[in-house]
Amino acid sequence: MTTQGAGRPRLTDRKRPGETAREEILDAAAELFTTRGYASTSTRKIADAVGIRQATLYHYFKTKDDILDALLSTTVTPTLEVARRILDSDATPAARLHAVVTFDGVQLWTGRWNIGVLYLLPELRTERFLPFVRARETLRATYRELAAAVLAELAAAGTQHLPDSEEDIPLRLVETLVNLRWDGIGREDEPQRTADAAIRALGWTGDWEAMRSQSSALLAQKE
Amino acid sequence: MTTQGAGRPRLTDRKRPGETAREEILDAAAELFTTRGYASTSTRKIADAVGIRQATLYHYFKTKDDILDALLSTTVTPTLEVARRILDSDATPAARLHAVVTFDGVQLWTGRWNIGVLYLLPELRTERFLPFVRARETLRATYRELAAAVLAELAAAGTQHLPDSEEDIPLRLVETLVNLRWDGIGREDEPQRTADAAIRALGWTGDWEAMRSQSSALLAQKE
DNA sequence: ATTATCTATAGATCTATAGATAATGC
DNA sequence: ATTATCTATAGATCTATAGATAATGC
Repeated sequence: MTTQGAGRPRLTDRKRPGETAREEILDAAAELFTTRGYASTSTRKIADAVGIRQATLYHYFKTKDDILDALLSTTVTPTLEVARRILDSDATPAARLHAVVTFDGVQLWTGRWNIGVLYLLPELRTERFLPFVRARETLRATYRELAAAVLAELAAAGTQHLPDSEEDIPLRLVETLVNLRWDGIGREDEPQRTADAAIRALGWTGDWEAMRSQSSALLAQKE
Repeated sequence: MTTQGAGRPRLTDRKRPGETAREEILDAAAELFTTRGYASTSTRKIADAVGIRQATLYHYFKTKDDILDALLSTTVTPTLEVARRILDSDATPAARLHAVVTFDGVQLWTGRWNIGVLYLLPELRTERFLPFVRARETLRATYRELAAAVLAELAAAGTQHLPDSEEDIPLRLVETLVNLRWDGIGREDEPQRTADAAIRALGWTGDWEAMRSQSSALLAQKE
């Protein structure tokens, strides 16, 4: 019996990471949604995994959809913030793109659960998730902007002339970290190598070492 | 009331494409699984979409999982066959890879439903779907083999030296056609452009026109 | 006789709400 | 008084099976 703070004590000891009950619930839900499926995971199974009664979930989330939404939002928001900061920096186009891909990739690759598999859920088509889908669209637009700058630089140098239809390649490559992780393959440095591949796929050539170190400098900035 | 062949007549007219009841069921299931979700789609909803009674489904499929499996298998098998045929041809490495990517991509891109979203389903983790997952692994290995040949050629020419960890890039790019389609973006020639991008991402440079025409020649072969 | 359909149903869920209870904190 | 938990439950599902029925085909 664990007693901490106000409220009736739980019947079971805590068994999930997380400072608060809300965090415990999100961790359990993330595990079950990604490994058993969203629709197949009942609120009872989430509660069991946390060690609370099914009805108690509803003290923290109004509906099951709200749990999913909270989970999804934690993944896009940090990347959007980092991308905004990097867009304000004065690094080269390639280094900026490389930095964003790396950051986003690390999130997807090292997060406790493979949250990215939830992006293709048909449930996201409902109005409930419109804000999240919009945020993803913003992320896509940001990636395109970063890629366009790289392509413009290459065109100016006369190196390569790719159509802007290729601006989506970097985001597409990042997204596949989800697939690799699902398949249980890939190495620790997959996000960094994916960032390299994203730049290379745009036809960029140049001083890789300099570009990579500029990229990590961008990510090292705390703020 | 439609009467065709033996058996008690249906209560409703046919409303699905497909020569046989089995095909009608698969089409309805594909639509519902991809737009509403696998677990959220009840056998009753599939039956309603076909215009038959829920129990009648079980005359054609032993379980709901069997419907999903039939759907998944129709997508991997054709690509595996084409890939095997192309591996036996004497085209250049780049043209071979380009052809397989294009074929696989066209399947994913122009299929009546976006079946590829089902590849990340947690349900596939169960033993029931092991044969399908194995077939996907074979496809991945084939892609890697094709990519390795391109990389070896580039290394021999001294053009580029990418590690074999990059052999997965082409399949990764194809897979993202599923994501593009989910987001409702992309153009008609997306598979072809994806094939170009796959080759380019490996660092290949050369006569693009010649390579592309060799690739389409490979796909034009009926057999 | 064979086939494709139908009706009916058992048994097992599942989400969300109402309201009671056992702590802490003021 | 406030909070976090609990118990209990309504009403709505859902899958798969058993067995009847209405056609065709031999």
